[in-house]
Parts: sequence; C-alpha cells; structure tokens
Amino acid sequence: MRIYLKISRQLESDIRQYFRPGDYLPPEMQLAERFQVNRHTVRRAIDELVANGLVQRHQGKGNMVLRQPHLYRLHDGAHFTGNLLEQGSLPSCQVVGSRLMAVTGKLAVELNIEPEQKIVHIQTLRTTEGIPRCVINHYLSDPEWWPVLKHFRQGSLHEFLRKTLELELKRESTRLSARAPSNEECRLLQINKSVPVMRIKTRNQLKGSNQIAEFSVSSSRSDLIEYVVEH
Amino acid sequence: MRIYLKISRQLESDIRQYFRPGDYLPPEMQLAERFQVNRHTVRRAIDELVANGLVQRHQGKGNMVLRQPHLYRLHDGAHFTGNLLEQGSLPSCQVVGSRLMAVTGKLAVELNIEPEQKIVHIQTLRTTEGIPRCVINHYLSDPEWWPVLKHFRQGSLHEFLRKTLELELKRESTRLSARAPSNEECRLLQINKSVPVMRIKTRNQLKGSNQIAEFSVSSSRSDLIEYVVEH
DNA sequence: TCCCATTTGTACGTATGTATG
DNA sequence: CCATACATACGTACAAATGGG
Repeated sequence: MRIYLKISRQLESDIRQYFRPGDYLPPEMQLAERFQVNRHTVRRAIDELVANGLVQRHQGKGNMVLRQPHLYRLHDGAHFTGNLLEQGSLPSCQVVGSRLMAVTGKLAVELNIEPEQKIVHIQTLRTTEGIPRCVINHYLSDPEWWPVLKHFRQGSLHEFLRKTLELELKRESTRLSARAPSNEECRLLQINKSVPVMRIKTRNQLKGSNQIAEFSVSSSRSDLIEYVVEH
Repeated sequence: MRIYLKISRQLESDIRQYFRPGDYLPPEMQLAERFQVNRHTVRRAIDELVANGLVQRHQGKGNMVLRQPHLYRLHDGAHFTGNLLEQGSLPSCQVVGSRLMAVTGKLAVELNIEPEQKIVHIQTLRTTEGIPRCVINHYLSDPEWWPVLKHFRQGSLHEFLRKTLELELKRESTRLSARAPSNEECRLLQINKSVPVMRIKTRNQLKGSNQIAEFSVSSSRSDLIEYVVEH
C-alpha cells in the first residue's frame, strides 16, 4: 500500500542518479503512465519531494529539481558563515526587484517617517556557488534617491550609495530573530517551510545625522548560514 | 477562485475565535457540508493549516488544533527582547540538570581539549512570567570545578563562578543560527516543531588566558525572543 | 474478541482553469 | 492562437485507525 510513497522514493532515487539541479522531471502524465497510476497519485508523490525541498513546481513548465537530497543536512559540517557586521552591504547581491512604494504602518515606524510618504524598496538576493543563501529587503526613506537607485543592479548597496550619491551610512541598530519562511522566501531561497530563516533587521542612519536613511530586513537560510559577532 | 485558500483563512479565523489547543475541528465531511464544497477541497484547506503548524491530523479521530495562530505573529508587537551580550549570564535562570560527562568530538573541538576528558555540563532554563523562553547548555572544561558547580541552582552562572571560584570569564566568540527545535527543546520550551529556535553559541575564555573555560549553547523561542546587538 | 459507526487516508476518474512557450 | 503541463475542484470507492458497544 501507499503507492505514492514508493513512487516518491523511486523518484528521489532517480533524481540522485540521473538529474541535476535545474533539470525538469518528466511531465506528471508521463510519470503516471510509467508507474501505471493516476496522475493524482504522481502528484501526491511529488508533493513529498516538494515538502522535502527536492523539487519545485512551476505551473505550465514542469517540476524542477532543486538540489541533491544529501545537501540539506549540511549544517553540521563546514558551511557558509556570514559576518553579522557586513549585513546590508554584501558585495555579491543581485537585485530581484525595486520600486517606489507608499510606506505602511510598521515600516513608517522603523524609518521614523510619516505614513503615506513614498519610499524606495529594493529586494536583493545573495547567491553563492549557485545556491541562494539570503534575501534582503531594503527600504530607503528618501524618494529623491529613486532616479539613481533604480539603476542599481548588483553589488553592495551601501557602496553604491557612497559612490553615486555620496551618502555614508552608519549602523544604528541590529535585531536578530528566526522565523518559518514566508511563501516568497521559500520561492527565492529554494527551501520549504521546514527550514527556518534567520532574520536580521538593521536601521542605518546618515552619518552625522539622526535620521534613519535605510531599514533592511535580511532572511538567511538557517541550514546554510551561521552568523558570527566580532568582539 | 482558489476556494481552498478562502476556506483555510476562514478556518484559521475560526480557530482563533472558537477553538483552544487540543480541540478537534469538526469532521471534514461536516466542514464540506458547511462550505458547500467537496471533502477534498476541505482537505486541501486543512493541508495549509497543517503546513503552518496550526493543526495536526489524527487518522480515525480528527484534526486537532495545536495552538492559537496569533502566537506566531506575536513578534511584531511588544515582546521580550534579549540583549545578545548578556547571553550566558542571564540572572533569572533555573538549573534543570547538571552532571560530569566525558567530552564528545564536537564539544572537544569547541573547548579545545582532548577527547575523553571529563567536563561539567549544566542545563538551565530561563522562564519569565511563567513562560519558558530559553534553554542553555553550559559546558565547562575543568572538572575540578564540579564539586562547587554542582551546588549551582539558579541565577547567573558567570556571577556564581566569579563569587565562588573567583573566575572571570571573557567572551571569545559568538555564533548565531536558527533551527527547528529538538524533541528535548520542544519539551522544555513548550513549543512544537513548527516554531524555530534561535541558537547562540558562545565560547568564553578565562580572563588573562587563551584557554576556553566555557562553551554554551542557548536556544530561544523565536516567537517570543528577539535579540539586539549593541553598537 | 468482534463488530460497527465515525473519521481520516489513499487511489481512482473527469473536467476545467491557468501559466508557459 | 495553440499545445503542453501544472493547478484546482468535483465525484466515487475503499482502506485504515479510533473508540464504543
């Protein structure tokens, strides 16, 4: 009994042997044909793989292999370690999206500005060795920076600000927490709900001023990243 | 469209209003009747709640409510905030257990001592307002401290060391990560597997020496604790 | 022990919606 | 606009676990 578990195990074995991250599985109908079951049974089997973070569904395209299954118990060994102080100025970040937006309640509090005011939102993703590690949402209080910031594509945001707008940012506060990932974080970081994310919120002031220029929230994969504090 | 999401949200709201942890939801057939949908659609809706850790399925019995959903959005409001620098010397800790033990591989590395050597292990629990917040495992490298340390019952371990053994400890390194909780942590912190824990590992040296005197691992409930770093 | 009603779990089938290329 | 492939929703049937008689 429990055909879907057998199929799930078979698919996992297939993935390990014949597939590489980024490959697509055969269509569900084809798998149903091969295993001589209904398509729903194949879907149930793939549900297991999705829940274990091996596969990602893409409507209209197919089911993509994410990574080799042995990778997701990686933490105990040698793993990527970030430095807490360099958060927000990571050099190897790619911009996922950027826009002008109206501030909502909590962001207004963090940035210490009035509601409804426009701010700049930039979302970046840090990927190393082809694996997404960390997604950062930057919120910048001054909409006049938008014409320049909209051209920011990659690298260190703080360095970009220094070079293009001659702005020096200074860390005002850092707060650390952990969470189950949001759906968006699951997608961007290629994880499932069972992998917690570490969340770091920072507030940065303009040097020589008390005004908060930037508020950032970074979420890192807890299975791949550990932060160190310098003493 | 996406009826199951609407039903899922409705059920979550119902749970918040009318159910307590340990209660069972109405049978799936009954919910299907109420929402005028097929039972599978109700199941799909409950799948969402299960994935978010609100509900547990029990075959033959029913679907049990695990906890109130607002608990895991508690983080944004006024909540307990710890200071990262005071970790390991929290004044309001109770000793759960203490013992002499032989070091295992990883602990030997952290303490920088030979395997098989005896060390002191003390486990403490920080409970405030009747709610367990944080469990800390202290590992001390010198077994000669055991006759004194075994009398440690509560308060700040670092203060106890200073007063009874005249030892001054100095933070050497701090590392932060996040994890799904272990079974023991679930028990001590009164949470389930869906609430991540933040983990802080510290190494402390004897002042004026390079030797690691203490290695500690603290695990805090991520739904109740946020850490701040002093700049 | 056995039976039975209830309730969840699995598997099948069919149809239609939606995203991709 | 079309074919392909995944997403959602309906329906039916039976298996498996639970708890009571």
